[in-house]
Amino acid sequence: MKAEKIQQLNPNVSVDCAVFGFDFEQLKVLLIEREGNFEDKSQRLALPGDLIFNYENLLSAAQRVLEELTGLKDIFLKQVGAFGEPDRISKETDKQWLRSIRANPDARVITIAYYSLVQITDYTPQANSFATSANWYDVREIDDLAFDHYSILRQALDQLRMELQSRPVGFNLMPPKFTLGQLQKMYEAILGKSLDKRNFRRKILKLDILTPLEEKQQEVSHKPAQYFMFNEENYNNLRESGFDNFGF
Amino acid sequence: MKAEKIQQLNPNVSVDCAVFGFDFEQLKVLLIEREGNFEDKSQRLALPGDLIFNYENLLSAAQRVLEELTGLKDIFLKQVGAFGEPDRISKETDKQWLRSIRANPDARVITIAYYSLVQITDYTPQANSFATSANWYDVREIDDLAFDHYSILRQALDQLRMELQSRPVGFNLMPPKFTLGQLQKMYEAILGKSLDKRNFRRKILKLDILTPLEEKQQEVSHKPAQYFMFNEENYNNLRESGFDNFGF
DNA sequence: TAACTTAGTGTAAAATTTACACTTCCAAAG
DNA sequence: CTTTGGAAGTGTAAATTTTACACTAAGTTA
Repeated sequence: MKAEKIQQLNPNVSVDCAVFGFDFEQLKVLLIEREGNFEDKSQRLALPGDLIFNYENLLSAAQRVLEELTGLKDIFLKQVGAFGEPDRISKETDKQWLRSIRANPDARVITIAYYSLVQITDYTPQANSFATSANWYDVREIDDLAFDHYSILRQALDQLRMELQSRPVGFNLMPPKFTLGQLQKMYEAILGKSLDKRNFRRKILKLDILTPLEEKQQEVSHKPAQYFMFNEENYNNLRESGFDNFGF
Repeated sequence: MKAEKIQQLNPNVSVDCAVFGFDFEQLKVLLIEREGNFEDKSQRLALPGDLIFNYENLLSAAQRVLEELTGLKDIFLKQVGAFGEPDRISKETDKQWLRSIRANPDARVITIAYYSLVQITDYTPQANSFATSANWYDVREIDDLAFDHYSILRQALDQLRMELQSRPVGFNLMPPKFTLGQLQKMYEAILGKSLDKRNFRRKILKLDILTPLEEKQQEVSHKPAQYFMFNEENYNNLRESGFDNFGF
């Protein structure tokens, strides 16, 4: 019976996380570095990820693995999808590295990718386990990664851009209070294009999902900007009424 | 080493397909029926799906399984995502059924779901393998399914609705030539709401992705409608220029 | 006090969306 | 052959949204 044969060789299942952060300038992604002989730096870098445990659900696994490797915990993660090409572990350096840490390094691995958005200042990555470093990298400067992680990263980014059009997910990247200029920069960083300041402000304010604070910026060498905070209640009302055009 | 223990109990990986079809009236989904003692009909019905082979990529597996169970081949499938709750096979009837066909019926199964759109008239489902029937069911009439397939179906439908806003995927559901009325009904069936005829026509025609044919409907007991065909070339040009508002 | 930097503001034109009702053409029924 | 039923097909005005565009204000630093 064919199921027998399948059973013998069940694939490993892993999770990988593309955690995006924003530093008011550029969109960043959290990557780990691994020990080993890699030709170029890009092959040393990977999305944090590892095998799941039995009886562990996928999302929990992603959260656990993310914490184990980078110290980031209690992060909201959203699934991007499954990546299961039989030859997705084809680079010789990746195979070598797996031999150094896995009991069954030649097993096929199907991975489920997740992405997340965090306020970069809220989290200081702490490398652990097989990660020798965990740091934020400018997304624009990444042109390859270990395994098929570059392709996963691109797809996560595509999904992030899509989501940003239909709900203001980007507020996860912002601190509790922020200026409209900072918010606009975040949209520009994610969408990869520049926006008109006046049009941006008109539209985001019209949505009525921002509460202006009395407070202003201090100690900036230019006109201080007003702070705003995200108004979750108004946002929920807006969504419940079916509105979904948050695009810029 | 923990990887050892994981290796012993690697999960099975399966694929499930939510194939949508349209009969000019309602949105349909292709379901299989299975042999067994099920309390109610809904538990007898399932999305076509089965375990993947080793070294088979996920998409090919989905296409193979879909053909094996329903006879539908060469179908374009798009991934919805992975469903991997440890208890996703919790219904007693599902467990019993698995015991009748699987070598390792108690193994955890993680499934990767795909969805597709087809012209219902192009395919006549032919049940095979463990499927005792394969038929089209009105999506609105489905309120539960075997395993977690109802939840998968809902998510596939959500994704279909999302996609329909940003590209005219729905043309896959239409025959080569169709009337604007039929097209509108398709949008209404997928989106689950009615649309204004004049506004629908204005917008879809303005996109310039439809080529009018000389031919008209025949033998209909009302004013015959003009036929149109999808203009793929114009559509590609439009997309290349960055346009993506195909929403209604 | 001059220079630099970002904040903050309004308007007009164009494009898109929305709401809305009647005539036309065909087949089927009588 | 006339009537009836049913979908096809068509235009306009109002409201809303999008787009393009440039100067003044308020701080810090040199």
